[in-house]
Amino acid sequence: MPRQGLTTGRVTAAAADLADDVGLEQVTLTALAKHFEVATPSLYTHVRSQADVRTGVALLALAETADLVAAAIAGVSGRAALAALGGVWRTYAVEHPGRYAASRLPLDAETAAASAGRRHADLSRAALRGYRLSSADEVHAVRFLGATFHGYAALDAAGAFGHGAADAPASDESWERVLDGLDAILRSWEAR
Amino acid sequence: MPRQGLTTGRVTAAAADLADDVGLEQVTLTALAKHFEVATPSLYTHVRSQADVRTGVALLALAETADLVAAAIAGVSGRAALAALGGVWRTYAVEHPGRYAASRLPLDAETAAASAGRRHADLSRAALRGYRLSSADEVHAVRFLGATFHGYAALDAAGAFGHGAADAPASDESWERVLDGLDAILRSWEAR
DNA sequence: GGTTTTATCCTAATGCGCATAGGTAACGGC
DNA sequence: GCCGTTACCTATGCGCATTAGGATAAAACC
Repeated sequence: MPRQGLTTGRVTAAAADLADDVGLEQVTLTALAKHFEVATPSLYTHVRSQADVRTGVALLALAETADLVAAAIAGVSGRAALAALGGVWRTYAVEHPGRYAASRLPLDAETAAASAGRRHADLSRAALRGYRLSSADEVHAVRFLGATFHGYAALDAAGAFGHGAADAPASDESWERVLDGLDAILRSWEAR
Repeated sequence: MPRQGLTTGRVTAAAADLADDVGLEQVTLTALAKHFEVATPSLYTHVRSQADVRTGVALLALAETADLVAAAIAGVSGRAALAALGGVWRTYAVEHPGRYAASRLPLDAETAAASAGRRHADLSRAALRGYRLSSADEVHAVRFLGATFHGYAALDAAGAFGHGAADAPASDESWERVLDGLDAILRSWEAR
């Protein structure tokens, strides 16, 4: 029987697509093997373990989002830059829920060092450049934005904004208010 | 052989403790059964499934945190109320990581309706009472705070704040700045 | 206090998924 | 066309969730 031409990259990519389809938890080696019409143990030539696959998806997601952020924040500053940065995450979490979930997994120190995590930190700082913050404030601001954007995406994904009254304002409306608020804070920090 | 006197509540409580110890993912029915010195299938008299146990831990965590929030925000307002509300979540996420993780699980509509989720929404609004916001702004503010507090707890737990330079400011410092920022925003909304 | 009822806990068994070990044959270099 | 490499195979074992059906401890009743 002919070989399938599997590679680590193809397996990881398929795992990412599957995660977006059925959820990260449901990404099993068995399902991946079925997708490639291959016996389950055959995958072990290309990946070390199930956890290894998940880590691979996480690294893929971090790299993809870093590219998206880089493109989104190019040429904009201030509130527009915040909207661009936050919009990437909010959109990505909706369109690629499995990849997004993977990107939130804790990575061990060396994996994190080899990931696009550092690039994300740099990009976030770049997005804030227009506010002319002190370098200490920049760190606080990056954490603030990261917390708010990721928290928002998580709550939205968990449906926490839909549990309330039927006449509650739409999530989009709150999102704009959040961006307004963050922009106001950072502008006030600029003046210090 | 004597019976163990298991109940749904005792199983759920043990699951919560175990989750805090070894992580929510590692809470298996087998491990719980071992803890009670009982055969695994015996648990099915008290819980419907593994997912049911997790949901039970989530409901427990939501109820516990609602009590903590109620106690923390009693008699305070403004920035102090924000610190109280956020502090509950940040502390809880560190001291009870398994329960906290469970509290972030998506719940189906009827389970959510029976949970302390509604109480949390009411408590959050109560914490904001001092800002005298319009009712629409109150919803936006609750979402803003929820996103930021939970995002912060998640990033902190994932170690995202420790990956950077060794001389980076401590997380506590950023936390105070976040509270300052949120307080400033809400005070500005008050004036509208 | 003995009998009936209830339901807690048991053993047995199935199925799925991860993972390791060791064999076989397809491919790439020469 | 031969040879070495390795992608993929079958066989196997383990852990966990879950179902089915039986035994007995405990409670309920007279």
